[in-house]
Amino acid sequence: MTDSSTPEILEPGKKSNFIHLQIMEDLEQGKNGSRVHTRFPPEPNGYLHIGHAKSICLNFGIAEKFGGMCNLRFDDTNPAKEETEYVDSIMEDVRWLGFDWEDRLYYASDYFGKLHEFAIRLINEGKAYVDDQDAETISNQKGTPTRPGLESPFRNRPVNENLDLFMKMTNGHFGEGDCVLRAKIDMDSPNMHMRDPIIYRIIKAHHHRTGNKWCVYPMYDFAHGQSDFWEGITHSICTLEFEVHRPLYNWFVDQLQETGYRPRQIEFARLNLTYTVMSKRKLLELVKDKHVNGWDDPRMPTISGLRRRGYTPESIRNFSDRIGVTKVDGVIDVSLLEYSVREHLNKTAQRVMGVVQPLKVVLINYPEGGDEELDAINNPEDPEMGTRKVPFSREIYIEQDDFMENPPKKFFRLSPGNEVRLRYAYFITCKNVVKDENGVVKELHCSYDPASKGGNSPDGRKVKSTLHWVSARHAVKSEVRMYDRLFRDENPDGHKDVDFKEFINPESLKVLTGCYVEPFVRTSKPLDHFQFERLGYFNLDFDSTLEKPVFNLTVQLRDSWAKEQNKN
RNA sequence: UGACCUGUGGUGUAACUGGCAACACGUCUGACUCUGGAUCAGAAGAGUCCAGGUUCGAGCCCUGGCAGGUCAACCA
Repeated sequence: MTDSSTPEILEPGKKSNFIHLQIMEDLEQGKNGSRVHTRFPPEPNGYLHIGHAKSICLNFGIAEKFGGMCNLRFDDTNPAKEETEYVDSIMEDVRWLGFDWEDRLYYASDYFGKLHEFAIRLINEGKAYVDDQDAETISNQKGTPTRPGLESPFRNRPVNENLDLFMKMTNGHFGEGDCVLRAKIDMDSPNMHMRDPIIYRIIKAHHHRTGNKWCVYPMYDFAHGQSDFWEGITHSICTLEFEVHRPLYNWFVDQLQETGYRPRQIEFARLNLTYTVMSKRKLLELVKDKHVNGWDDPRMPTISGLRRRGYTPESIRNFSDRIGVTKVDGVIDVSLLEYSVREHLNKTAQRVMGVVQPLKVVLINYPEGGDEELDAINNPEDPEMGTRKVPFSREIYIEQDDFMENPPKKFFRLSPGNEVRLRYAYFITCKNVVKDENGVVKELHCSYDPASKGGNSPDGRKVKSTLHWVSARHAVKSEVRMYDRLFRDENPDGHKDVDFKEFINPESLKVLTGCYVEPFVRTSKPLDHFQFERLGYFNLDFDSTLEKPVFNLTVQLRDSWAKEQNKN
């Protein structure tokens, strides 16, 4: 690797991080034949979340950047927790994000045979032994981080006896918990993970791939480095909490092969986002206790949740680039994620008019029973998306928020006597406010200026505000699900002694059923993105029916008027 | 009171082998606008955890502190 090739490796526009720099160093030194091979290794025990997306983008991104490869490997060494359902969803999510592992799909369970042979080799070399003690005893003997451990009475068992016992473990002769296989390393090590770690335990459960073939299963530490080694991984990237495992990772690889090729473990900080939780355990809890409607609830930080919410793969990848990769444990502001979708959807989303909280407006001087079609721009950011026709008639709906009977100073929208524009349509003036017996505004009677058709008056008259609207007779009645953050606290699991569920936002979902959207949406299919003008980005949910579309709020448009209001 | 890791505007990331702390989000102005969106122009906001030291010069190097995180599942 010469210096002159560096600029090609570092794509312009894409930030470099400390891992890229380390890889470049390895390349320059010719390590591992100057190859780059990474892997994304999820355990199939839950759905992927935005934190995994960071790891996916990192690992596949590195392969792309350095002309290497990235494997998908399921770390399925614990049959008690893993299921095929999760395997399928993980593959779907990685693909949806836009990454391709090609023919390199692996499972740690592919290596159960080799791992078992390796364990036997270690026993033969006097580097592993069967321990008959129970979990609690072993744990106590391990000592504490500040106190050295005690050697097991079984530590110096003869090789033959260990071999015999391990075979009996393997053959199902023992029950769960009767004994374990341990690596013989160093009970005095200041690193807890080096104090004769357990490498095989007995689990009599059905494995999603190997069925009942095995009743002993390797531990993470005994499987991960070896799997990396056998796949030819050069850079094994994982999160910070595995930092202290690294010496053990290296120890096993050293036992496999003394010299030559070595995978290298590099750790980075996992993603934390404000106003959400990220641990699988907590997400599972939210699902099981029905605080949300499943793993793909649009309020969940899961990939499937974000997808259903209306996030795009591009926006998640851009977000991932923007947040960078370091070893600093921090919390990213969700507003950065929201910015990323807005940025993408602003450029790509079909505009449409939809009224979420309708207020009826009757245009008193518009011909009764008449209607017409007006031209509307599909996306002002992208002229190639063209125009569409929007039906207009005497009775329309506008947004309740767009009318105030007694407006404050800077309220530019509709109020008695005030003239505003209906987008792509006409100027209208509010003439009369019709109320019900309780004094609640029921409908507005307005006049329209026929000369202002299309949205401009020939006399050059200006109005301060443009409202979205939808023709009552032509509108598609819809359900709109308005989402807010799932938690009221910025850091829900950052409080000692307070359960994160205490901070759940009771108003994180508001279902609005009497919404009206222009007929254009009839042609759409689930996951299609729209901008409801002046409101935000929405996408069609799977729950939609032909009679009743259902939209999810992805994210609102920035709203400086609302912000102004909140100040007061 | 052990090992390992981390400390740069409100948040996240930069700063080549030491050379005036940069960028993005957010915040705040203003311009423009048939989305109070987008866009454009601009502003405020850190002297880099602390204390010493080396140096003409330190966020980068050295010493000593302080703070936070991880590790004591037969989880990954």
